[in-house]
Amino acid sequence: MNMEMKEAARCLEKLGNPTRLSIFRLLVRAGNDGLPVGAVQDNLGVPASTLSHHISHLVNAGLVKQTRQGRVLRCTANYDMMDSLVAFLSDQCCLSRDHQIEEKIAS
Amino acid sequence: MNMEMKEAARCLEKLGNPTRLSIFRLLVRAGNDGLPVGAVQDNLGVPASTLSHHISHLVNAGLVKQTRQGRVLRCTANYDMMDSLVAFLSDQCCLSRDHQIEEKIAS
DNA sequence: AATATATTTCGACAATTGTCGAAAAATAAC
DNA sequence: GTTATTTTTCGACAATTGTCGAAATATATT
Repeated sequence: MNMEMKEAARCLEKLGNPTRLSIFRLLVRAGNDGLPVGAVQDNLGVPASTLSHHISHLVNAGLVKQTRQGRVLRCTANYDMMDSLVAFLSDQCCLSRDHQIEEKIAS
Repeated sequence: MNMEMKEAARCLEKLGNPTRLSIFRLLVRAGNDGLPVGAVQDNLGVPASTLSHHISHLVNAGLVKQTRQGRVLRCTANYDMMDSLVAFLSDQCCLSRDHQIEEKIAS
């Protein structure tokens, strides 16, 4: 499940838009059941077409999943993908633990 | 040091470009001394003007710092900023620890 | 001061992104 | 099968982004 640069960059790019970050954060907080598109719309006040557009970006990047339930489309955050992303950032783009320990000792 | 949405989105956006993510990752790995712009150029093979452009994005977002040393401009990753970003993602955009424990128990 | 090195700024351009209303599609309810 | 609800697709547009060579700037060396 090791995420590599390109995929990480794609996820970061998608989360790097304030509207999309809000959407994703909302879905994460909504828990495993997620939320219908309409509920997201009510929460964030983004016009339907704009919202749909942003959600499809998140879905394409694998950060959000959608399942239809009647006429409602339920969106859920893909926690695994997010965990991989955070792991990538921690492993590849932060001080290694060894370094951090050296820092702490030095200070 | 609590990072809020807008700042997080700005950092994510900047890291969400493959070239910039490579630059940042390289600087992180270079450690506290960082690298001169020219060394980054040699490592990544990005044309000077393009590289300069991307680095300035990273600097603007506070992810990279620059100090002049003679005719060399030394770039260093801002570890604190990156730590704040990862903390933001973990706190606001991942399953809470409580949730994770529930998940583990359930499985 | 003339020359070399390191990096940025400028300028131009194609490509991508974000925005949103109107229309369409998919499903449900009557 | 008509009507209502939910969400997407379409189309258009302005704004932003990424790219890179050429010229400019900043510093060092001679």
